[in-house]
Amino acid sequence: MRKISESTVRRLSLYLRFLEQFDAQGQTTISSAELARRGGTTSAQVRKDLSFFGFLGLRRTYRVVLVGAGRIGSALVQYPGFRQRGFHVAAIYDKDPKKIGSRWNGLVVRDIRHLDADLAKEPSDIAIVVTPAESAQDVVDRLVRGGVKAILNFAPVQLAVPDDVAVKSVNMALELETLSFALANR
Amino acid sequence: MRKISESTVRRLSLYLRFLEQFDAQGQTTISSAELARRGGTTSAQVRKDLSFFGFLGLRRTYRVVLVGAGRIGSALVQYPGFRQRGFHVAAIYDKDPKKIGSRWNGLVVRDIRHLDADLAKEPSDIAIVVTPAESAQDVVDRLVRGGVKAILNFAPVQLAVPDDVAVKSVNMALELETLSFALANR
DNA sequence: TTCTGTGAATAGGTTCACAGCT
DNA sequence: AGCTGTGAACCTATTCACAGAA
Repeated sequence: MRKISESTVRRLSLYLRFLEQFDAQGQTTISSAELARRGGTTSAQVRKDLSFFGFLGLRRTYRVVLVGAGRIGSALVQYPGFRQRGFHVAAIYDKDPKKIGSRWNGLVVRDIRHLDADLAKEPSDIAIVVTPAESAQDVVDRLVRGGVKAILNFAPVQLAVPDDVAVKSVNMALELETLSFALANR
Repeated sequence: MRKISESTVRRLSLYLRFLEQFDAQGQTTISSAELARRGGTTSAQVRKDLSFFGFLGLRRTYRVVLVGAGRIGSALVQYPGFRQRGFHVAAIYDKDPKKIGSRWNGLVVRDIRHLDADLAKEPSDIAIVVTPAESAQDVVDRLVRGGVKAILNFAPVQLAVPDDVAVKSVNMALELETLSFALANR
C-alpha cells in the first residue's frame, strides 16, 4: 500500500473530527478551503492529504491497557476524548500495593504481575505506558511479548522494540523546550 | 540567524539531557555514535544537528503560568521534569469557585479573573493551557494580550495567535489515532 | 466561475561519503 | 585507525499551478 507520512495521518485525523462536527450540524458539504481554515493549513495541503486517503483504520474500537496508575494515567483514563474516538481502556496495572485494588473510573487497578497472564487471555492492540523511566523498558518488553502492537509512551526514555511494533513517545518537558527555543530565537 | 527545524531542536534537547547524564557519571567525552545510540538516531544525524548548534536558549529558567486546574494540569504541576529543565510554574488559574483557593503543590489556585492584572504585574514567557475546548481561545487571547510568547496547548482546538507567538498543541487522542493507523496498516 | 485533483516544481530534512584531524 | 564536520546527493513533504468537473 501507498506510504502515508505521519504528518499526513495527523491531519487526516483532524479533518475527520471537523467533518464529524460539521455533519453533526447538518452540513453536508464542505470545501477544502474551509477544512484548511479549521485545521490551520492550506487548501492545497488538504486536497493532497485527502488524495492519500485509502483507509485510515479509524472507526473501530481498540482495547487499550494502561500501565502505571499515577497522575498522568489518572488524567488519561478520565479523558473523554479517548472513549469518543474508540479507545477503550480495558485494564490498569501498577506495582504499588497501595494502588492495587483501588477503583479508577470503574476499573480496579490490577497487580502488574498479572499482566502477562491477562494479555494471554485477552490480547490488546494498544498500551499506554506511564511508568517511571527505570521500569518502562521492562514493562514494554512484557507488553511486546504479550502481543501489543502499538505503544504510547510517556516515560522519558528511548524504548527498544521490534520493527513490527509502533511506539510514540510523548515528553512534556521536550515540548516545552522546543517552545522555549522559539522564545529565545525571535 | 540560521533556521533550525523543530525536529532538530527536539533532538538537540535530547542530546543535552544525555550529556548531562554522562557528565553526572564523570564521563568527559562522548562520541556522536554513542549519542546516536541513546537517542535512537544515526551518528551523521547527530553531527549534523550539532552543526546547527548556536544557542539553544535553554539553561535559563522560565516562568510558566498554568490555566486550568484539572487532572492534566495537576499531573503537569507535579511533574518533576519541568522543574529540572528550568520551567517554574509560577501561578495556576481556574474559573471554578470550588477549585479557586485550593493549594496545589504549594501554589494557591487563583481566580482566572486576576489573570490580566497578574500578567501586567509579573509577566510570563510561557503558558500552559489545559482548559475545556470552549474557553481555550478566550484564555489564549488574554494571555497574548498579557505578553505571553509561547503556549503549550492541551485543549483540542486550533488556536489563532499572532505570528510572534509560538503555539504547540498536544492532543492525546491524535497521538493514539496515529498509532492506531500504524496498527491497521501493517 | 469557483472548486477539485494531481503532476511538476520547490523547499526542507536526512543520509552519504570523504577530507582532515587526533 | 577511528572520529568529526560538512558539502553534495538523495529522499520526502509542501506548494504551485493548471486542466477539468460541478
